[in-house]
Amino acid sequence: MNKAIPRGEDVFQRMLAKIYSCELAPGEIINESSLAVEFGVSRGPVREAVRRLQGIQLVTREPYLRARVVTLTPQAMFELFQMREAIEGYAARLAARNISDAELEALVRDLEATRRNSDANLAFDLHVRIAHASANSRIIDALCGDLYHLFRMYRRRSGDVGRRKREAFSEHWQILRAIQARDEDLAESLMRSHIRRAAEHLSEQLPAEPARPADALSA
Amino acid sequence: MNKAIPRGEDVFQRMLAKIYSCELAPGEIINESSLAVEFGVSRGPVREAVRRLQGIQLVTREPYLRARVVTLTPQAMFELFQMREAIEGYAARLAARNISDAELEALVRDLEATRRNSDANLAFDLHVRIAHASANSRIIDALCGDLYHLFRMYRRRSGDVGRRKREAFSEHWQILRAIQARDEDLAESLMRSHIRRAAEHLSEQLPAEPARPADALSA
DNA sequence: TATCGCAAAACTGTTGACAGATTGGTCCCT
DNA sequence: AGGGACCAATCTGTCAACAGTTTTGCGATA
Repeated sequence: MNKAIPRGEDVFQRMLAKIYSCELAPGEIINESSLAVEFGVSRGPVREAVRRLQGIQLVTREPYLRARVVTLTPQAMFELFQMREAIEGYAARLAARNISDAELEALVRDLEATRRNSDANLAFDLHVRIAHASANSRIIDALCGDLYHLFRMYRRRSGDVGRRKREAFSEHWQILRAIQARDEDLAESLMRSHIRRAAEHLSEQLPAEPARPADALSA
Repeated sequence: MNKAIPRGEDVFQRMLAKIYSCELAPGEIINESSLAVEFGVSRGPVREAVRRLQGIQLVTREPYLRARVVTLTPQAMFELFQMREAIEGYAARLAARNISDAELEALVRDLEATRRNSDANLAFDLHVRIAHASANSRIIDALCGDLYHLFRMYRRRSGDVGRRKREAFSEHWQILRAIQARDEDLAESLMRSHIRRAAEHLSEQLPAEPARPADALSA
């Protein structure tokens, strides 16, 4: 049977965790050798993990030069949210078109449950659920893979508490109603507004950029 | 100075060419060893190239199992064009918002030139140009990187000649006029229609699916 | 003859050593 | 003292061999 858990995969996951926990801080240089000894493996799997991280835009790298964890510039954040606006907006449109009644019912029920035990994870789950409801595997991969990882990094920076959370809940609810009404235009429009507002909120939350001298802006 | 041309990079480019030319056909199994001897390098660079190909969705792979060139199912094509509709539509919107007058003028001039020496490459170049005009590096990377590679594979399948080419030219022109008028909604709407029509045309062109038994549909 | 199990083959994953490139420091010259 | 060239340290890129896993084919048995 498959008793196989390739080390490269394991190293990849552990490096992801290190990046999320800021143990590998943004802008920090990645040293293959030191990571290899830290993980107790050879440089090969580390190398492979770094390539995959590069693939999902979490590290930047140029030949024969050091690899760095991606830096969270305000510009990069802005562009990320524009990308989400484009894709998630369309995902909401497709969800309104394709979602099954049963799935929709489950979605409404779960969102209702969120209000009671206000759990931030459940709140975000709606975005993942809508992505899946789009029934487009390429969109699902983009939103739940690459963009999801990056989004988690940005999200960590903001407190995301209090007033904004209530607003977000209300906006989520409106989006769901539009999907229920099978109103594609409205669903897309509301999702775009929702993401745009989240971006505005985030950029207000971190106005003072973590004082980092202009490095690695070449991307 | 940089006299460096990493072999992994070279192998990556050569494998891309092989895939475009169908020398590595869709669904074909990728053997690291045989490719290594063919390219006259070790398995390391080949391995790296395959990982990068996997990253841009041109090959599928599972641990300890063979890697295959991605298969072009009608479903995958449909989803790819939906993705393009979402992103390129938004890129057109951003282009209408951000493009400079000088850049716009150059775009009009180049499109005009396309009509005379009807060159298909120039025709497609408009999509790339609009992507760049969006001034969002994430969108540019997505459209000119991952999606662009896949799109080239699908495009190869269709003759893309005659009537459709004239239609496409007319649609390109309309999009440009909308951008000129700084009408974001219209530009996005026209771009979406344009891509949808291209998808319809393509699915008409290859109605008889290249008879391939259901393999590697797990993705 | 069909089926099950085992063993060899083929392939992917991993390792440690070696080669090429870049960075940083030092030393000499002006 | 300032600047430029050389040299060592360090890191990435590459290679050939080894280990683990999956597949395949052969042979024994019912």
